[in-house]
Formats: sequence, C-alpha cells, structure tokens
Amino acid sequence: MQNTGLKTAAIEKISHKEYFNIAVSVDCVIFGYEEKQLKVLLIKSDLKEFEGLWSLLGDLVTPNENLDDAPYRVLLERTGLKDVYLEQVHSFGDVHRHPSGRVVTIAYYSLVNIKSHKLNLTDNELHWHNVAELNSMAFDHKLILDTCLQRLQEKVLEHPVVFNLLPEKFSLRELQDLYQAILGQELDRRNFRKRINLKNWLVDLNEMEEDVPHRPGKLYKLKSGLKKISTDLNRSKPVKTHLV
Amino acid sequence: MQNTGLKTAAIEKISHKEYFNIAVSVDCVIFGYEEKQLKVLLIKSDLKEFEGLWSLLGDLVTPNENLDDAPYRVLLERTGLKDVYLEQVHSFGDVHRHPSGRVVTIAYYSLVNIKSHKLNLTDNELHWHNVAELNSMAFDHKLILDTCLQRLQEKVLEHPVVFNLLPEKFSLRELQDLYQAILGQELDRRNFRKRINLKNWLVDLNEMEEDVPHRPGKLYKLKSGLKKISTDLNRSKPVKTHLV
DNA sequence: ACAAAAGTGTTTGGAGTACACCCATGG
DNA sequence: CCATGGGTGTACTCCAAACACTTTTGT
Repeated sequence: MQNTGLKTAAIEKISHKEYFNIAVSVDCVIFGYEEKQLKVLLIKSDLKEFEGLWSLLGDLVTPNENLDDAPYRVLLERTGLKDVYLEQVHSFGDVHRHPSGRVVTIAYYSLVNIKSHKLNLTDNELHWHNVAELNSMAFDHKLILDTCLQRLQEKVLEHPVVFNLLPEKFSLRELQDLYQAILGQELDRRNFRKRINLKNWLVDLNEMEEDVPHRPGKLYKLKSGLKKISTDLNRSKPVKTHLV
Repeated sequence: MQNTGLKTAAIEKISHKEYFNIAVSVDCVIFGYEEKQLKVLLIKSDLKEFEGLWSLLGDLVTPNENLDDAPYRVLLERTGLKDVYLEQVHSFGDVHRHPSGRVVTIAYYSLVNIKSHKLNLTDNELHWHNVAELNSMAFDHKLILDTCLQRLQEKVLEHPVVFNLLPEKFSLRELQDLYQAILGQELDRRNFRKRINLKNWLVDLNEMEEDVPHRPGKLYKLKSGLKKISTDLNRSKPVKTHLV
C-alpha cells in the first residue's frame, strides 16, 4: 500500500494533544421516594466557591472506565447499591460551569429505594432533599436536576420504572401517590387505576395491606419479566407513529 | 472565616490534574432529504484504521468554546450553514471507541436543506449517503447514527422540525414522502392529512405546484411563529400525563 | 383516453376524562 | 358512628385506523 495521505491514530493523537485538556465527569441525580415526596440525594459542596450549597453526586471519569460505568461506580461508592436503574440524560459543557477548570459533565438519573440503603449515609454530608423544595444548588446542578426530572416525568408515563422506588409489595394508592409526587399533580383515582390496569404491569398478590388505620388495600407487585432495572437503549418496539 | 476543610477550586484542579486527560468531541449526524430519501452527510475517514469507511462530521471541543457551540461550528465549517436545527442526543464514551486515545463524544443531529448548501462540499471528501443503505461506519458512528435517527423519529411525531429539510413551499405529498422516509414506513394519505391538519402547523399559500406531470397539488408553508430552528430545551408546555 | 396523483368522508374501536356512590376497617 | 381511604362504572369526546371514489392535469 502506498502513502495514501491517511494518518495513523498515533500520529493524530500527537497532533491533537493540546486538546486532551478537558475533564469529563458524570453527575447522578439519585431519586428516592419517602413520605409521599420525591427526594434527591445530595452532598454538601466541598468547594469554597459553593460553600453552603448542595450538589449532585458526581465524579470525574477515570481514563480507563467506560463512560456509562462511571455513574454505577458513583452510586456504588456513595450508596453501596448495585443494580440500580440508571439512564443517561444530557451533557452540560459550558466553559465556565465549573470553577476548577473545563469540565464537561454527563448527567444521569437513577431510581433507588431509600429504605434499602439507609446504612451508608450516616457519616458523610449526604442528605435526601425534597425535590419540590430545592432552589439553588452548586454549579449548574439545579439545571441538571430539572432536566433529569423532566426526563423522568416523560419516562414514567410509558415505562415501568417507578417500581425501583417502591418496596416489592405496594398498594395502588402508594403507586398513585408516587406518580403524583413525580408528576407534581393530582390524579383521578378511578382513571389512574384503569390506566395502570391497561398497562398490564402488575400482579395481584391476593394480599392486603396491614396496620393501616382504614380499610386495607390489595397488594401488588411488578410482573416478572418487566425488568425494573435497565438502561436507556432498550427500545425493541418500532416507533408508534399515530400517523399510519 | 476559619479553615472549614473546604478546598478552593484551584486546589482541587491541582489534585485532579491527572484526570484532565480525556478529549471531548462532538459528532454531528447531519440529516438531509432528497429524492424521497433521508440522507446523512459523511466524510471519508482520514484514519488508517478506518480506511475506506465513512464517518460523521465531528471535531474536538476546544478549551474555550461551550459544548453546545461546538456542533454549530462544525456545521458552519463543513457546510457553511448557520442557524441550522440542532439537537443534542447522547454521549458515547467507551474506553476504546477511538483509536487515538480516550475520546468521549457527544452526538447531535441536525436537519439541513440539501439544496441550500450545494456549494461547499465539492472539494472535500464529503458525500450525502442514503441512511437506509448504510451499513458499517468508522468508530462507533453507526451506533451514533442509529441513536440519532431513533430520536429524530420520535421528535417528528410531535414537533414541527422536518420543515428544516424542505424548501419554503411544499405540497402535502412532499411532506408525506418526507415523513415516510424518516419513519421508514408508508402512511395513509387521508389519515396523514387529517393529522397534519389537526397539528395546525401549516399555512395554505393558495398556490399550486407547477411543472408536475399530473394534477398539481396545493402549496403550503410552515406557519410563522412556529420557529423551525430551535434547540432542545424548549418545552414550555407541562407534561401531558394521560393520567389525570 | 389514459396515467398519475390530488383531494375528500365515514365508520369503527380504543383510550382519555369527568364524575359519585357504597364498602371495609380502625378508632 | 365516624373518619379514612378502597373499590368500582358510565357517558362523552377525541383520535387512530381502515378504507374507495371522484377530480384535475399533462401527455
């Protein structure tokens, strides 16, 4: 083969080395649910510039880990949880978004059951915040949170993901409360039940709630086969056009 | 104020400098439309590793440009077009996705009218490819293309974006052909027209097609106020729940 | 006259929405 | 018996889908 004018990757790397000067991070919007409120797990910023403000859990991507593995690592390190639901949402890369230097961050949200990891967050400066009450945050993290919440709101309408926030067994009332917390609006009970029924996501356990101060409701669980945990790129169905 | 244990950004930068070792690029899936086929603008790979394969138009993000500005720059440099429609889609960052080193790329798609920039692509190795006929590409660009196409397919169902691919004036037949090319399926003419009518996107120009070898159709244009060009984060309406 | 596409309407089914009453349990 | 939520059905409207004939123009 002659000299074709093509360059090898090795040569290209040399010619571009001044560009390898941007850090890449991931930020995780870790959603939880408790007492009828959607929560997000935050940490007190350790940067002087943002003293007193809260920030998302994130970390720089290390040179030898895949981008999509980084948020799993962050989750594991911070909450001890594996097999969480994670979805990549959006990248944020304004020049001055981070005071330490040029950091492009890729935002993910995850859904975790608060009860299942009460343990790991006693010592550090981690706290669950009510999403509805959050105002300013460190960096551009409020924007990231809003973007992820919006994505979650769209997601839950069509996909059975909220079950990652609930215990194994739950009543329809609990499920409805959760949807209301995520969507930020009240839903009609009868229509909600019809709609959930149509989705065919649930199995009736033939068990009842206990220790409730009123008539107990039936308990359900997510139908097996509808994997709770999954990543983003799993559209197997064709596009629903509504245009055919 | 005492020493609070907080670090300044400058100090943090020093402690993390070994991480500023990943390059960030953007890759643009530039869609066009011609002869009833959805096209994508590609360039012959200049890397020996991918000799003979085609790749998306992309570039490294420079240290002093905002992430979302980078794809505009790429578009401008490659096609001479400003004010194109651009949407950020997804980030790809597997460790070995790029032979030159660690490169995390953020994928965007854009919609351009092929006719409006015929000029700039004579010299270089740029060509419009039929999306439906593309198989292997350089890097992970086939995956990126597929992801962007999927996003485009979802987008066009609800948002008036396809008009960026059409001339100012068009017939409903042309519009339907375009939707069919994007969605990869045939649509019923009567239902399609009803649906488009419901969307209320178009203005009837009271003009007719000319020089067609059959009965001419009426011409329409996009209603003004429905800006053709826009970026991603412009959801003003609340979530449509279908659950209230 | 023929070819090619424009233009148009009806019927059916499914799903969203609004809405009100009785039931079961704990206190 | 009261409070609290559980559980249910109907009527209406809107939209998607399937489907066929007549009209207009160029050749």
